[in-house]
Amino acid sequence: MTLESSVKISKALGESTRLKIIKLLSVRPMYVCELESVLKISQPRISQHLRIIKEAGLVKERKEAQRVFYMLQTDYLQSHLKKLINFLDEDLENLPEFEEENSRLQKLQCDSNVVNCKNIYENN
Amino acid sequence: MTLESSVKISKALGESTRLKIIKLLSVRPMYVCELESVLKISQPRISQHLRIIKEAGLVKERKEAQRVFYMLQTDYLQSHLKKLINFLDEDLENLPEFEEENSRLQKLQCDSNVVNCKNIYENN
DNA sequence: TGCTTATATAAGGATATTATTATATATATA
DNA sequence: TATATATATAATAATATCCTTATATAAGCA
Repeated sequence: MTLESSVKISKALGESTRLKIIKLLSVRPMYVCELESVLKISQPRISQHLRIIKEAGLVKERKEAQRVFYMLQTDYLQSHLKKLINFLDEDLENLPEFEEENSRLQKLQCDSNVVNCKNIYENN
Repeated sequence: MTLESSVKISKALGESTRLKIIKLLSVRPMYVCELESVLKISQPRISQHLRIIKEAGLVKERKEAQRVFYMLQTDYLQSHLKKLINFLDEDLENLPEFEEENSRLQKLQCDSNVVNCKNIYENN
């Protein structure tokens, strides 16, 4: 799980229309026009949100004649959420994307008693 | 878990600087100046992101002299993520915020064979 | 073939978000 | 008390997001 992909997925979940689309697709896969009819919002708006959800990897599509069938990748989403829970417990050393932050944090710990933030900052 | 609060938390997670702050605070609570020193980004930028994270309920603060100590509400965040996993499995009927969507979806199911999306839309 | 349906995409404006710079506030300290 | 430190907030500019309207594409259907 990269930071970037995690941000993308959280962004996909962090908008109410998209969260509704995702929940509806968890009930069953749907055509765009079905989402349109259930949500009562415009078709381009749905297509645009679906694109963001798709780019986050949360749905797969299947073209059926002129319709497009959208399927939520439930397992992928749920496993991502579980990874996010573990991410919070993970040692910083085990997260390559935090290499620099970790070394600065280590150094900061060594400067034992944090008396003065100004000094912390200047020394690091 | 309301939709709104869920969106707020996902939004808080859906930005790379904030996700980094949250991860760092999972290691241990920190002062703003420590975050500044570890992340090497400007103080106002950190304070502004902390405000968003705080408004999502993910951190608590404690003022200590002129410094402010930020503590991640790890249990709250993790329990939210677990609720989000369950949310995907939840029956639509049990989600008050999907009352209208659910009734439209029910009606749509009854119109048995989905031959024509145009008709679906006009009938609902 | 012409019309309808289903969806995607582009263009536009409105609003929101992010980052920077500047300033305010509060506390500590010399 | 004057100065330094720690943080928050305001103002601004740059960018991104979201929604609407309009258009393009592609597949049915009369």
